Amino acid sequence: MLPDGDGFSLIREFRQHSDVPVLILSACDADDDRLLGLGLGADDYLTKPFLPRELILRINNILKRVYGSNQPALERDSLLLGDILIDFSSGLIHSGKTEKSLTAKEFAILKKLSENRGNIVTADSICQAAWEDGYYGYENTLMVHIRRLREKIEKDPSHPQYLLTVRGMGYKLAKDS
Amino acid sequence: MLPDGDGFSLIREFRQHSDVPVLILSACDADDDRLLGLGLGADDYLTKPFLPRELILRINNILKRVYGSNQPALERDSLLLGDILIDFSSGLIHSGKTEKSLTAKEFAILKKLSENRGNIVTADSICQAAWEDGYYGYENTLMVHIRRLREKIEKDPSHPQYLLTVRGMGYKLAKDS
DNA sequence: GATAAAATTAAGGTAAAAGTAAGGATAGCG
DNA sequence: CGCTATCCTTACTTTTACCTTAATTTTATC
Repeated sequence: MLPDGDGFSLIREFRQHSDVPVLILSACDADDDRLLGLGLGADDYLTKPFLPRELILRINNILKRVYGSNQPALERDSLLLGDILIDFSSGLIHSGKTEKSLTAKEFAILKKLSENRGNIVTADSICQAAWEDGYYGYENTLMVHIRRLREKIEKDPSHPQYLLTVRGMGYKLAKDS
Repeated sequence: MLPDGDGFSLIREFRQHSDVPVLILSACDADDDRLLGLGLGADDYLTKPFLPRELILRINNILKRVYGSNQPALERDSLLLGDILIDFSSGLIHSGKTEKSLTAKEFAILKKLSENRGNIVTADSICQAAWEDGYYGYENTLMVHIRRLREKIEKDPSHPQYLLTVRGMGYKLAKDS
């Protein structure tokens, strides 16, 4: 029903040259048409009326299959502080050309702060996140880890601009400026 | 509506371990069910009644996509570390003129790391990939295999430059430099 | 200026991983 | 059916990187 020919011959010809995925969106849901379309190598066949969301999902599924790499986005799992980038999936801190790595505790603490960036996080709740078991009596240890973190992410660890202390409450990660 | 649970949680769990294609054949064609199924990573969703021929066609299309000929199989299925090349399709390690081979467990472990190159992979998830059955209690064994792998792919196995340990978390394959 | 909170430092302890060797399983072959 | 070689697992000791402790100094707030 296209103005200059029918869709089926279009696909047939197209398929001879290309493997690019094809999804047919048709007004006819006659069984024969559907079978023909799929038989010619279309990846999917949807008939009107259809749910917009279903169309999106079907497209996504086809693309995932064709171009692979259905890896959960790693980009999102990172933290940008000024010109240094912390990548949690690799556990690395990139600043310019140099790379430092995070230890397990540093990782857990920074992750927790990162998840609540801009907000105060009490020492208690940081400990809770970093020490599964009885998270008390680690306040002092936490301080030492904070210091180490600052040495890794701050220009001047003694005058931090990102990992800030909130006296009497805990710490917080400065919101991006 | 399965005797021992619902199909959706089955798929959800299945998708965490496997990329094998899934086609849902359901009695319900409620829109919500269809969307949920596709959203969880099913490749297609057919409702009864359906034409047997359509089922066949849809299966064929999926299979073509997944296992089809448009795979640049070799490129994707190999790993280059410095000047040594690991070819997963043959299970061989080429370095210069010498060739070593990977054992089954070494293969599985290295594959898993290779698929997540640059990212930390927990010991648990490596075990999960290498030992289908109850993947607990293999941490020690895993270490021994890691050692063997290092002897095969590292210049100085005791000071690895590719297969790195992330203390307290797992291992990772260094990104190419 | 007093006081409590946090920073700083260095040393030591400790659990995680490395390393090694020997025993068991398994598959291939005669 | 047994033999052999290869691979996997277990068990144990050693090493090391990270974490913790503890004691002193600095800083912020009242």
